[in-house]
Order: sequence, then structure tokens, then C-alpha cells
Amino acid sequence: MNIAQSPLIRKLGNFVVLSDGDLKVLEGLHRRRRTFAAGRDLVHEGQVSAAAYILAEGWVCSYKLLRDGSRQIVDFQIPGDFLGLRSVLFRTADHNIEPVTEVEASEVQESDLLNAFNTTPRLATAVLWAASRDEAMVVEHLVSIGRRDALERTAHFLLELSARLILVGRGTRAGFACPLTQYHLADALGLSPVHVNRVLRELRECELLTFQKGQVIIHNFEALVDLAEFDHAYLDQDGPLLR
Amino acid sequence: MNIAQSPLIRKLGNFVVLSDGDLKVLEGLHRRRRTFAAGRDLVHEGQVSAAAYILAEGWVCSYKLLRDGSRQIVDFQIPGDFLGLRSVLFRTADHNIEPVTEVEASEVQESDLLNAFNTTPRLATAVLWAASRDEAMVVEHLVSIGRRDALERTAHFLLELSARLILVGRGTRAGFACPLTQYHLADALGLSPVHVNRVLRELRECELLTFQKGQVIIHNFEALVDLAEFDHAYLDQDGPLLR
DNA sequence: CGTCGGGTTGATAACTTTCAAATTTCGTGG
DNA sequence: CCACGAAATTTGAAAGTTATCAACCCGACG
Repeated sequence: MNIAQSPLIRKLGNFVVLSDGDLKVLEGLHRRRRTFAAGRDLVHEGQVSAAAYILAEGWVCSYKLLRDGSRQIVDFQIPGDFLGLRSVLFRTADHNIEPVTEVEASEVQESDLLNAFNTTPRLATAVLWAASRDEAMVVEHLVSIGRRDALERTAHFLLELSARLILVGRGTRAGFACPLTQYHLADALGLSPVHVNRVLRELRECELLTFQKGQVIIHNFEALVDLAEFDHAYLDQDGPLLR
Repeated sequence: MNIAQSPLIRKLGNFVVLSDGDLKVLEGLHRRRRTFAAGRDLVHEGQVSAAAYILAEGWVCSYKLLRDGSRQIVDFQIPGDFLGLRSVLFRTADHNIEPVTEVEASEVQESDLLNAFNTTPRLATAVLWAASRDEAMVVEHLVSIGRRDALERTAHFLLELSARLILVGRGTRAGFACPLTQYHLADALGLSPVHVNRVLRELRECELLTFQKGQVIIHNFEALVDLAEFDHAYLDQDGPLLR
């Protein structure tokens, strides 16, 4: 794959203008490509992990397991996202990571990462930015679960996914391919799978969006945004901020 | 106040051993002390803010407001915590900050902060650590709201507060002073104030803990930890990690 | 005193889960 | 290409948890 097509570059390009030098360094991080099978945990809680990953293809989710067997998915990562940045800096993973689909990712050693940051501060800024965006997403997720009802919450979640996918060229306002099951949605949204099903039906019947057969089709973007009180300021930049 | 008593230093000291040089730099950050009245927002969403703060005395909360007037408190900050680290790096606040009590805080300019980091990398590590811990707390909060029922959730929240307060010398395993109202709890836990009241009653009647008149008294620490599935690994270090 | 911000309680309503079962989809081997 | 079994989706009914509404109480404070 041409480096310029990489979803990471595409994403970072929304935040900062990357020089040829930046691109070269980024390319360097993309050696050591690895593939992971769906379903088999990539990282488990408590694991003393060595590497971070840049997701090139496929989806993963970060989650925590509770004693009673229920789980809470904290976040999904899609192409262009970092995996385990924090685990690298702090040596121990505080959550599990499961590939939702087969995944291709570049393994990044701690030293290479720090090196890249030292060489190209602009890159460091961009990555920090991305990390900060991820944090903002977790906060927004928290707000959703705490104060939005199931319908709003689901709509918000799918809109956020949509915005993120558009940013890496994997979706449009009309919809996107989505490998998640209703169980994934349930674990992410803090709902039961059965209720997720009903909510999806309602969204469909209101002609807001359809989620079927791995496809999300957005019928009425405006109405969804309004329903979910979705504010994409925290995801979308209106063009690069650093030039 | 003697600098050695500062809650920030006390907290960071749990993560890294601070040299005299580190302490000196930290002390430098503590000029420009300011006081804020309870209830009047310190930062509001969208504000283009300039400074971060180190909380010396009092509690604040970070929250988001929804259209229907409900709010979700994302986190509380207690003495020794940083305020608005992210807003400084990214220029715009994505949430509101309200003092729960009267607050004393040291204003820190972006430049001073970056300067301190450059001078004393160990300090930068410690602060990063603290920031990372905050992130882990938000994640744990998310899990609570998503997958724990009201009782477990409340217990977990109060245990976490307890652990944090102990770390800065403001509490013991037996309890702590807590200026929060039941409304604060409700907004943090994603519950209604009425239900919080009932939950607190139940915790009291089960002789687990009492929350009354601004005091949290922990009657049965073990049972609470078990009920809440509380794992303080993410808060407590078993002694400093960097020497 | 009267008001106001908390706290407390009961009754009812709303939302979501759980349980159970049927149906559809999808990957794999025949 | 079809059959089969497992996984995912769908639906109904009943139960459970939490929210809402409506009072009432109490102590602080002007």
C-alpha cells in the first residue's frame, strides 16, 4: 500500500500538515507489519506489554470484564488508530483488547516511538492530538451512558463511528461498513443485546438509519444529529490546525 | 504552607522519588495562588482558556451539560489534582468546571509548565503518570455506569474517592470529609437524586458506609470492596516506581 | 419568622433486562 | 451447490431497576 493511503496519515493530516520528513518517519514506524485473527485477544488486562500498534486494517475493541461475566467496551479502534499507547508508557495494560475482525497492524517499539517524537516534534503533536481526541471520545461515551436514553445513546455512538470513519476514508455521510454485532453494540452502550435490537428496529422504523448485514445506512443525518445531540467539534477539525 | 505538605507533592511522591531539584521546580509552579468561590464556574465549555491549575484546597467537578438540562459529571478533582491540562494543550475546553467548595489553586501558565517539563524530565514523567491515572479513572467510571447497578456504582465511586483522598492525606480507611451533595453524586453516577438517597440509605442499613453531614464513614471496607469489585491497582502504587 | 437548599419518603410510571423461543444468516464440509 | 450447525437476529411476555412526581422535614441564614 502506498504510504499516502495509510489511514493513519489520512487521519493525522486532518490535524496537522505533514512534511515529507514527517511522512518518512511515519513510514519508518510501519515496518514490522503483523496480522491478528478475529476474536483472540491481542492484549489482556494485567499483561506487561512491550509494544504499541498502529491499526492499518480491521477493527478492535478495548474492554473490561466484570466478575459476573458482563463486559463493558470502552472504545473501538478503527484503521488509523493507535493501540495501547498508554500501556507502552506505563508498562501494564489496564484493559483487554480484542480484534473484532481480522486485523493488520504495525507493531511499534517504545524506543522507535520516542525516537520519532524527538526527531519530528510536529508528529509528536499530531499523535498527542489524536490521543487527546480519544480521551474526549471516552468522555463523550461516559456522558452518553450516564445521561442519554438507549435511543439517543445508540444514535450518538453510530454517528461518532461515522465521523471517525469518514476521517480515514472508510465511510460517507450516507453510511459505512460495520463489522460489529449487536452484542458488541450492547457491551459498548451498556445495554442488553435484546434491547439493542429493539432500538435498532426503532431507528429503522423512524427512517433514521438502518444497521443490517454489516452495513450502516444513514437515512436522515440531520434528524439523527438532532436526536443524539451530536456535536462533532471534538472529532472534526475544520481543516488542519498546524500548518 | 510548607511545600512538603502540598497535596500535589504528596501525590506525586507516591509515583516517583522527587529530588530537591524537582521540588524546587514544583515550588516554582505554585506562585500565583488564586481563590475561587463555590458554585461559580471556573471554566465553561468552549472557552478558549490560557491556564491550567493545580488544586491546593477544595474540590471541583468537571461536567457536561445536555440540552434537556441534565448534566453528567465526568470527574471530581481534589487537592493535588491538575485542572485543565488538556485544555491548555489544546486551547479549548471541552467541558465545564465548577468549584464544589471554595477553592484555592495555583495558576500555571503553559510556558511555565513546558519549561518545568524540559528542566526536570522526572517531573514530566510524574505528571504524565498522574494524567494517565486520571484517564484510567474515567474509564473505570465508564465501566461503573455501563455495567454496575446503582448500589455497586455508588460504592465503587466512594471507594475510589477514598483511595484518592488517602493518597493526599485527606482521608483514612475509616472515612473522609466529603463536601458533595446527593445531587453531585447523582450527576456523577448517572442516577436521580432521589435514587441516590435510597442507595445511600441501603448502604447505611447494610452497615457498609454512612454518608451524612459531609462525612463518609466506612463501616466495612472489605465488604464494600467486594460489593463494588473495587480494584485499586490503578490508583495505588505499592511504593514509588521510579527511584 | 420565612425562605431556601438539601435531605427523606411513598406511590406510580417509564425504561430496560431477563427469559424463552423462533427465525435468519453464514461459514464449512459433503 | 446444498445441507448442516453455529452464531446472530428477532420477537413476545414478565420481571426488575430506576425515574418521576409530590410531599414533608430540617437546619442555616437573612
